[in-house]
Amino acid sequence: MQHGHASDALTKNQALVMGALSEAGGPLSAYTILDRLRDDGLRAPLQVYRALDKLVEFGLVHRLESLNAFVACRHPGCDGHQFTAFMICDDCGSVIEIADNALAGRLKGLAQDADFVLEKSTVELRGLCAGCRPA
Amino acid sequence: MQHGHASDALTKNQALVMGALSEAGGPLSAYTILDRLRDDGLRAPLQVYRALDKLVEFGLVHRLESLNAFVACRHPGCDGHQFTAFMICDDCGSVIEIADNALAGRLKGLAQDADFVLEKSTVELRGLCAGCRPA
DNA sequence: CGTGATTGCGTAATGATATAACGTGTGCGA
DNA sequence: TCGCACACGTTATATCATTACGCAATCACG
Repeated sequence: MQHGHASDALTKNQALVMGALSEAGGPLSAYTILDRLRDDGLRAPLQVYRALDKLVEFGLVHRLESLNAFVACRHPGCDGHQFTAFMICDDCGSVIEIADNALAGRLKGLAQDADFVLEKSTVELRGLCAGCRPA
Repeated sequence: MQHGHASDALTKNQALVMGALSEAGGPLSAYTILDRLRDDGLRAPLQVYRALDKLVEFGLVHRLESLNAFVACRHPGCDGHQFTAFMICDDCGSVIEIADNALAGRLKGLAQDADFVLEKSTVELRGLCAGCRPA
């Protein structure tokens, strides 16, 4: 565990939280993560929140604002992490992660038009996924 | 107070909450709204949340997911209420509401490509507004 | 070396956001 | 008049997130 520049070496708690999210394959709340890691020694919410903060910073995890939940990134290491969009199925809860240049470009354009320095975007689409849409 | 089809007649609590948001001119949390309406007879969070639910339904108020707050709509009555985007200044907290057809179109296109039935979108851009950006 | 800065960790307490569950009243239409 | 839909009021509780404190390991650098 060296200088910890990014994701090259996670701490124990970070690795535990990352593991829980990867295994879940979908969004989890911080408290659900905590419950799943009780046997691994985690006891307090703060341990989970601290790990999540770092994982988000490293680009390994996304926060879903409209769900108050966290999900493992499907494209770790790629650019545009901060302009990722999500489709969230209101029926089954599945989350599809989308990296779209046209969308990112439009967001940047809107910001520029408004003389707004864009740091990060939250784009979350709610509806029904292909598997859940009525015939 | 008749059939209450939409915004044509707000109930007392709805009007109080709407008034508080309009007067604020910016985002307020549900609990802040409650505090400001104590003298008007509101006592419990649920009274505020119920009013907010209806106001959002009527298209008079937006929920800002990344802030856990609510803001009066600047374009009440217009279409595309559910595809509105927001720029939120991390410095001064100001919120700019944006209705952009190109953006809405791209979101709808992405949904269509994924066979996703899009009901609502959350688009919130974080950064620094024109007044707060460094020279 | 050694000392100060940084970072992660553990714990307890608290704060902030949101909903569940229950009962009341009122207007309206069958 | 009865039943339904809806808004309301109250209490309690659930859920999400942070503050505050202290300890230990690591690392840069004199």
